[in-house]
This record gives sequence, structure tokens and C-alpha cells, in this order.
Amino acid sequence: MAESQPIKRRHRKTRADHASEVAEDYVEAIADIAQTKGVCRAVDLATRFGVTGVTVNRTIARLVRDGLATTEPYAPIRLTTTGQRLATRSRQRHEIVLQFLVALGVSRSTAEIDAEGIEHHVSPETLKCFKSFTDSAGKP
Amino acid sequence: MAESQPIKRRHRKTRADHASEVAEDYVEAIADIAQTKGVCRAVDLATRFGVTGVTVNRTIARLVRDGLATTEPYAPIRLTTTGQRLATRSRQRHEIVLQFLVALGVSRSTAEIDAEGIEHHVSPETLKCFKSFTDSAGKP
DNA sequence: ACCAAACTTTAGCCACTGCTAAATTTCTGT
DNA sequence: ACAGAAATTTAGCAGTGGCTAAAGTTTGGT
Repeated sequence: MAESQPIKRRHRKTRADHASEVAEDYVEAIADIAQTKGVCRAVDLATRFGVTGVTVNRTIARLVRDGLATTEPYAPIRLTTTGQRLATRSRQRHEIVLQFLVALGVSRSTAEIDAEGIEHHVSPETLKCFKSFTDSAGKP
Repeated sequence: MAESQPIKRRHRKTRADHASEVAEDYVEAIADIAQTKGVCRAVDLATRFGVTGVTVNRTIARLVRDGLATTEPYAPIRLTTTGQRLATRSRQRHEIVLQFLVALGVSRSTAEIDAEGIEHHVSPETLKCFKSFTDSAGKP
């Protein structure tokens, strides 16, 4: 039921695509924080993303609605199995993009910023090319 | 008040950044269409982006508000000088990203799709690296 | 034990970007 | 010229993602 629309693809359906980007950023962050500090609280995400706790709260509600996370009142946020899978995939992709940019000669600090933006727009094919380049750049 | 934000940058302020991405896409498209067919009408943009004319209308209103375009009722859309400069810069950046992906080995069709998504997230430093790679890949 | 600080939640605001329906204007073909 | 088609505009709905203010809950320090 995805698309019955005869839409000119290549231009993203901004709203939907953007929403899943946010979801990926959040699950990635939740997994990361949970790994480092044991649990992930709303305030941790608020700090990381530079938004208010209120915004985090509502975003988490969407993750819960979409089956990516679970919450109980005043309790830490936990990922569902689906959410964890998405987090893992996102982190892997993020890492590939980051290493690629570094291998290309971009400074680490810039690479970290750009990888955040780029990772959500890289197709599997392009990702494979990134990986190949990084690998071959390592051992010439 | 401005500088009191201890905000973790690297994560984009989604709303604002997304809005300017859309602005770039639109001015780029307007310039492109105007060049090919003489004028650019709302319906042309609607077709290109796969959205309704209503959506285009409101987006154009924002471009006008932001000084990037001008309109008169029922007349074609025209870019301001500022809008044209932005269009030119956007198109150049788009072209650099596209050529880079192709040089990297990505198929043209995928490269065209991915370039659309990536171009808004590439810093000047990374863009320079892209350019260098494409140039050196040309003549080995 | 208690009060204060920190955190979470609720309520309600705004902007952006989709949409449909309906009214208006312009264009086109006969 | 004029009717119908095409394009534009207006009005109003929905969902995402920012915010502040204020209320509720947990947690920590004395």
C-alpha cells in the first residue's frame, strides 16, 4: 500500500522521509546512550539533540506509536527489537559514511558533521561504493 | 539570548534547515525550468516535485517572503537577484556532487537520486574533496 | 523526613509542508 | 465569442517538530 501514486520520484516526499530520518537519529542515539550509560532518559536525548525535553517527549511518543520504542511513565526509554535493528543498521551506515569521508581526506570534525546529514540520503548502491573506496584506500 | 545556547551542533535544527533545503530545491528548479521553457509556472514545479499546485503556491509565497522570488497574480514565477545567485550556487553544488558520485562508480540514475538528497548536507570542505577526487579520477 | 532540584508530562502556541474542495482567472479550440 | 479546460488562488484539515509555561513525579542532600 506504499504508493499508488504516480509520483515523480527522486524528489523525496519531504514529510514522510524527514520523519524517518528523525526516527533513525533517535533510535541511533538511544542505543548509543543506553550502551554508554546503561539507560537512556529523555533529558539525555534533549542534550544530545539540543532540543527541549518536551520535544523529545513527543518524538518518543511517535517512536512508540511506530513500534520502535517502549516507555512507562517517568521511566527510561527502551528500544523494541525492531528499534534495535534499526539502530544497528543506522549506526553501521553512519560509520561507513564517516570512514568514507575521512578516507577521502575530509577532516574528522567536518566528516562527523557531514556524515550526520548525508547518511540518510545514501542508497545501498552508493553505500557499497563508499565502502569499496574506503577499503581500497586503506591498503593500496 | 542568542549565544546562550549550549547547543550540540552537528545535529541540524531540523525545521529551519529543512526549510532552506526546500528553498534551494525550488530556486534551482525555477532557474532550470525558466532556462528550458522561457518561463516557470507553478504547474511546472508541481509536476517536477510531484506535489499539488496548492503546495507549490504556498512554498512560492515563502520564497517571496524571503526575498528569493517575485510573483504577480496568475503570472509566471521569477527569481530575484538573490534567488538567482542561490540557484546558481545550488546547481553548481548539485553538479559537483553528481559528478563525484559518478566518478566514484555509482550508476547515473542512482547518482541523480542520491545527489538530490546529499547536496544539502555537504560542507564546503567536503565539497572541495569531492571536486578534487572527480578531477583526479578523470585523468589518472 | 523533608525540601529543593531535576526530570517528565500536559496544555497550548507557531511554522512548514503535504492534502482536498471550491472559487476564480486565464487560456484555447471551435 | 464563448464554452470548456487548465491554471491559480483561497480556505481549511492533518502531521511533524520546534517552543514556553505550568503541573506532576522522582531523586538527592541535609
